[in-house]
Amino acid sequence: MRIATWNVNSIRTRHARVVDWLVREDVDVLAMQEIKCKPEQFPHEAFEAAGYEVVAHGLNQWNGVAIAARHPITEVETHFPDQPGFLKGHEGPDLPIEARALGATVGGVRLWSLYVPNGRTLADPHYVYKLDWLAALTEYTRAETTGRPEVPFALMGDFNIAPFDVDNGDPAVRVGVSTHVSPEEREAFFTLENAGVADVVRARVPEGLYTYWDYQQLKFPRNEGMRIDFILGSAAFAERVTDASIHRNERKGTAPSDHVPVLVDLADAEGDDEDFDRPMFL
DNA sequence: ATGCCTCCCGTAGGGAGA
Repeated sequence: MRIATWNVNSIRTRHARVVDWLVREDVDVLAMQEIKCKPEQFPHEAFEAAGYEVVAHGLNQWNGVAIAARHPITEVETHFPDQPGFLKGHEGPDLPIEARALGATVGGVRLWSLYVPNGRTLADPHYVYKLDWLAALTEYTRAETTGRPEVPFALMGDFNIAPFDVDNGDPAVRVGVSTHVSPEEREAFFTLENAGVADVVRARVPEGLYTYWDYQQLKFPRNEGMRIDFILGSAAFAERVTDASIHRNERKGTAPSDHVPVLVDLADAEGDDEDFDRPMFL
């Protein structure tokens, strides 16, 4: 099973390009972020014509997450437990929960499409929201990975954090000045990993290969990008990963997203190997 | 540098992205 994540930056603008990539790369499951539309606005037809079922969660023109799959999508959740809300200019415990998380089970794997809050600036309430959001995700991850460790579990998406210096190639993004690289954000990321998930891509792709390049200032031609999109898998997930790739070419050409897809290959579950479903003597 | 680029809503110009 081939599973990917991609911040598409508007699925209505990008659906042809996304579906082309899914078909070309023979992808079974795609977690999308920043679809920037409501479910009824999602271009379902383009995905269905290519054989994909889609579950989308979007409340307005901001954020929005979705999962497309060539297998049935079940046990859908539109937020994780205690996921914090946010409303600009407001504080308190009862703010609206944004469309930044979508959980689903596909092919026996528990997946989340996640769009971690940006943070905006180090002094912005959005930055506090980002850290709170990651803390709640950490507790949920701990509960899942310890509660049912046998179920392959993966957090996939745009984490808006460059965990290591090598993940930031943009000289305008600097520790002490910018979000995405602060010690607090990096600590939150590592604490999340310590709750029971590991980056299953890093050891399989070259360091310095980014997943995002700003549209401005020729950031892509200059290769001044950041690696901020990740697939974090539980032990049961990680042990089935056989390959991983970052599809840099999807930043090229006409009307690209500012992010590119990240893909992993998952071996079939033991006793569920597709090869063994075939007749042995033909 | 309140800049640059792109997308949203709505039809001008502001919010958001990172």
